[in-house]
Amino acid sequence: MISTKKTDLLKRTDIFASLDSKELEGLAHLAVERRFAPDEFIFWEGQPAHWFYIVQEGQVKVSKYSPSGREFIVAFFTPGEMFGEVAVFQGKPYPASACAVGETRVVGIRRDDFLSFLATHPSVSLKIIHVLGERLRSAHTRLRDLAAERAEGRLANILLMLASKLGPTLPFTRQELADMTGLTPETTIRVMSRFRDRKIVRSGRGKTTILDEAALRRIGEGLPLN
Amino acid sequence: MISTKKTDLLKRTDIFASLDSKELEGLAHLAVERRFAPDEFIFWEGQPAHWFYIVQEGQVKVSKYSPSGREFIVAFFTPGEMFGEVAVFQGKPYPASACAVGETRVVGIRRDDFLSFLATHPSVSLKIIHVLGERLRSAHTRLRDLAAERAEGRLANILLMLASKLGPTLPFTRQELADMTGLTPETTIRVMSRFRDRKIVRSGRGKTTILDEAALRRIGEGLPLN
DNA sequence: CGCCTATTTGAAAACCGTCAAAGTATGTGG
DNA sequence: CCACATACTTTGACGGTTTTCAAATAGGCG
Repeated sequence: MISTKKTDLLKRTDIFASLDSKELEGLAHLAVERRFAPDEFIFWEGQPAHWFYIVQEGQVKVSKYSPSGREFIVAFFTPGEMFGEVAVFQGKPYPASACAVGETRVVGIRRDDFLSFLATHPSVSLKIIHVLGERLRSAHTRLRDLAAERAEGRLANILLMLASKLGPTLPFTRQELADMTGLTPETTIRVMSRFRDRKIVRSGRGKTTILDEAALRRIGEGLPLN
Repeated sequence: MISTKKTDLLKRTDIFASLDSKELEGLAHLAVERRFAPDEFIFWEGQPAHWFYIVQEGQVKVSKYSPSGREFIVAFFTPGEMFGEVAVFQGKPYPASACAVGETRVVGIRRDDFLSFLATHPSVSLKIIHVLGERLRSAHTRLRDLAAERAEGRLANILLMLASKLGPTLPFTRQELADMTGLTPETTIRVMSRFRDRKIVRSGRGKTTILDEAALRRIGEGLPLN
């Protein structure tokens, strides 16, 4: 075993989990570990995409910035998830920036290595299609949300989406919630305060706990805050 | 040749274009032609997804509806493009509804047939990854747009996106533009009127012609309507 | 010509963003 | 252990944008 830790990580990903240990070994040889300090960027939107990554430890935030400099958070990724893969497949620049949240380790795989690996492992392609499909579905749901719901509904839906992935206690600041919903921090705070007064959430500094998921679901469906 | 028309269509799609004529023949056997009248639905959000489709003639509008009944248009598809594929891969219900715009013909392929075809044609998987990646990229760009831009910017960006696909003359009503941007028809009309006064677009009933693409691009970047 | 639908316009109200200022947790260095 | 600096959070007032509601106009098709 040359790199137990790397094969262990690969084994925990959706797309590589079904490979046998020999194949995993081969991949692990191609994978390079990298560490990032909090708030350090892994890549920037517009850079040429030679690598794609898998989160090993910590969290990665993928965002797009508007010309005015405002941030919009596209997704958070946790250990075992890949990111930067869309650009790699297309040979185009990264469509968004990736930034480490807290101390973070990732493994990177070179575009060329990965494409040749794919050519000989068709089953992995199917897994990737599955993952991309899931992300597309989520993106479309969020699109409908941003287009149709107002502040309360948007926040409710983002909280639900995050909770379904991370559990009922969410490690985000108001600012980050604002950047995910396209609201300002002030509006986010006001809505969250209403939620708190209604005992729908409990909140502290950089942390939110969901108490009444059913209520959030009603609000997310466009029903009034009753 | 059993079905020249169907193989011709398949030949024009991104994902099947590189197959040889024997493979195309095989696929064409699996493909079923269907016709739809204007405003007839091909499938509804939530239905089990046994088929995916390719547009042969006409246009298909894919939308999601908010609980209040408001429509949000996720995408328009033109001949040669596929839709409904995400649900098929995942064995989950369709995540959106598809509706014929004008007299429309499509070909449908059964989920099971397609999955077994894929298993024996890995190169098609790669094409699909490519298409899904492109759609994901577009969805994320639109997300940032809805979150960060106001009415003028949103409309400008949607017009640009449509023009890059359909050319400078766009066959959409104000209502449809509103459903793509998440604005109300009234706001859409007011903004479009400003655009018309500035000679940025020319517009008629159910039709819009872009005159000054550069201006739209400036507005879409968040710059004022100068 | 008449109907249906798309477009247009107006006025009022709701919502959210902006700006400004103050309060409060967390961590750091002395 | 305390003082202080640094975020994050909170609150208020104001203004602008967009929605809402209502009504009128105009284009296309039978």
